Amino acid sequence: MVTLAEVAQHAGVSASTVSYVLSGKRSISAGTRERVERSIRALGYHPNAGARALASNRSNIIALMIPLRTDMYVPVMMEIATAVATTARTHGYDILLLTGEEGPDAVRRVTGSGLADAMILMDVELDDERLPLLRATEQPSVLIGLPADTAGVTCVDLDWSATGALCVEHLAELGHRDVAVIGEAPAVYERHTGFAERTLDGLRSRARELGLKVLHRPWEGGYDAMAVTLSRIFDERPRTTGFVVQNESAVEPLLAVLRRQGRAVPEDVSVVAVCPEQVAVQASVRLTSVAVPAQELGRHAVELLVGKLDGRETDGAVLIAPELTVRASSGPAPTAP
Amino acid sequence: MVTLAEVAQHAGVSASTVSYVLSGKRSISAGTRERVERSIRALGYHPNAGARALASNRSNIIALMIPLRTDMYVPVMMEIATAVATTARTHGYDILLLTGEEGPDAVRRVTGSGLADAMILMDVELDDERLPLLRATEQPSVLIGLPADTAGVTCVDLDWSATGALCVEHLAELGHRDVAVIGEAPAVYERHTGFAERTLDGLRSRARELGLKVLHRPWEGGYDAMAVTLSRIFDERPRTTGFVVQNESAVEPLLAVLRRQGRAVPEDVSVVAVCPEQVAVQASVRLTSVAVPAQELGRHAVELLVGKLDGRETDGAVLIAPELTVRASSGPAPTAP
DNA sequence: GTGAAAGCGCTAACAA
DNA sequence: TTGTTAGCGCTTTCAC
Repeated sequence: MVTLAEVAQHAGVSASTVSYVLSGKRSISAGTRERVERSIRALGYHPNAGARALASNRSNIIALMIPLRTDMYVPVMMEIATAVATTARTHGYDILLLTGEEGPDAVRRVTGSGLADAMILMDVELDDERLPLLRATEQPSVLIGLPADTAGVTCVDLDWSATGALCVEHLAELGHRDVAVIGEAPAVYERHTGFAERTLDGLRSRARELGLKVLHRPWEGGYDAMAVTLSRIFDERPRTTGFVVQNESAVEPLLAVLRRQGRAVPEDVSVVAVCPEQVAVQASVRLTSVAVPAQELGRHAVELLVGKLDGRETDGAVLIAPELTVRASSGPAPTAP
Repeated sequence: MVTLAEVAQHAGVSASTVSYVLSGKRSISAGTRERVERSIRALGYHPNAGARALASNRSNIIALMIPLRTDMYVPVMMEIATAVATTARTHGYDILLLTGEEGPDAVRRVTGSGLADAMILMDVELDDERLPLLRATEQPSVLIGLPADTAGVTCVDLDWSATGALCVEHLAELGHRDVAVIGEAPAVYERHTGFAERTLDGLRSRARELGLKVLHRPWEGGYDAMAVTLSRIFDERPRTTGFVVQNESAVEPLLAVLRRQGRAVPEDVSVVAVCPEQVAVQASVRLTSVAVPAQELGRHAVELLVGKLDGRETDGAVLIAPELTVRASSGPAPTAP
């Protein structure tokens, strides 16, 4: 293993000079820098991470806590994770992967051991048990997701409330008056992850302003359940012509059942989805949708974190504005026969 | 920050004693151990990762390289990654997440800096450019996936060839004689990731033994493309009654088009899928399938790696035997009318 | 069974 | 612009 001392010797300079060439923390004459860099390449030198961490009190590692639960939104989580990893690399950081499993203990372990300089937490719950720890530690952190109380923490999230509003606005502009929302499984609402409620709230209040009627139904899974759900919706509100779906796995069942019932999309009913871009594009009808900006969330989280690590203060919540892409699943409301 | 020295002072012992209590590398009297452990808890001590890495030349970190490409098999990758992370934790290791992006450079960086003690590589190509580096370094590594040349490397993978064979055997037992394979996109075959070809090879040679006829068609995506593909298949082999699908995203299009054509599953045609369990269960028809044993692959990889780190020699390839689960999509071949 | 002390490879004062 | 040097917190020999 090549050490800094060996590089110094090879280049005929002192160890600190090599260190400063590497860090750029003081000016080095062109000649010296040149020689040192040559030696570094010649010997194939890589600074030892442990020694560096010990001496500088910085590991250049960011911990990323992702939920263990792999049953929901997996591709989105993955996209966020890779965006986090690549963005982190551009700032010289590596990513330590923590699964939710360890829970608050992982936070303690990482902050206590100096394994990572900072952390990013995904899958934040409204009343997340990791928050007190984060508030208590020096360690900078950024949440992807919005807890109920954002005091003393930095968050990034899609503006779910605006997302709900945007969906209903789109339907309103097309002349739809009766809207049904196919939501997540009841468990999601109970778990208080927040995003589902927020979407619904934003949607409902905008609908009220626009004079639309809204019916919300969670959905548990299964084609049969979807058939039942739809029947109930049309029984209760026969003039329903607009659907908002916030549940990736509900997309195909919904389209299939509508088709089976002889309701054409978008001629008879319009569907707006809140789902990953890929799902919207690959569905049997290309869906008008609001996508979760996974890349942007990941990138943003890292940049806020790097800002904090560099001493910039950035508490508070950053909400990303939703964007609705019109595709083939929404159109003008049918004129009453 | 609490240091080992502070713990030693608090407990009235020397630093080395505390260290040995922690590592268990020499016997400690019950009383001393007790006092030290009490002090550790009282002060909330966590060993400093950097110092430990520097002194012991071990970071207790395993690097995991996952593909950046998030367009395929994402949930499976994620499941492997979390299995790797949780298994690693049980052995005292953390996971450093590397995206494929950096390619071979990442390997150099990690091995050179001592950031990680070992690495796990996913998405291995037949002629992977990272292999020469792995063979050249001391650093233990395990591949998830099988390259063309497995000399000097350790691999874990599903036995894809046996998987293909298993699918066709199942159909043969049910009396099907003409089988069509809906495969991955052509790009997948061109990229030489191996698994697709291997599945096909296994399937074909078993089919030959059993006297079945096989038609293979890659599939690019889209419902229309599927309709075209199926028409061609039935034109060429009107008596096709068995389908093997190796492409998660082809599952619903296939089922939808079959339905539209009035072919009932499993009465008229049987479908066997090679796909994640979740897809098989949630499809509009519960699919008879062979699942990628993601958990097992991840767990296995870590255990092989830990074995190597502990000095056990374990080169070569470990192939996991496929398991076929019979569900609602396969049944006896229809008797000719 | 326990302690003293010498590094591990690097960073960052301090000095020139 | 460069060198000297004192640690960073831990592990591990060597000594008792």
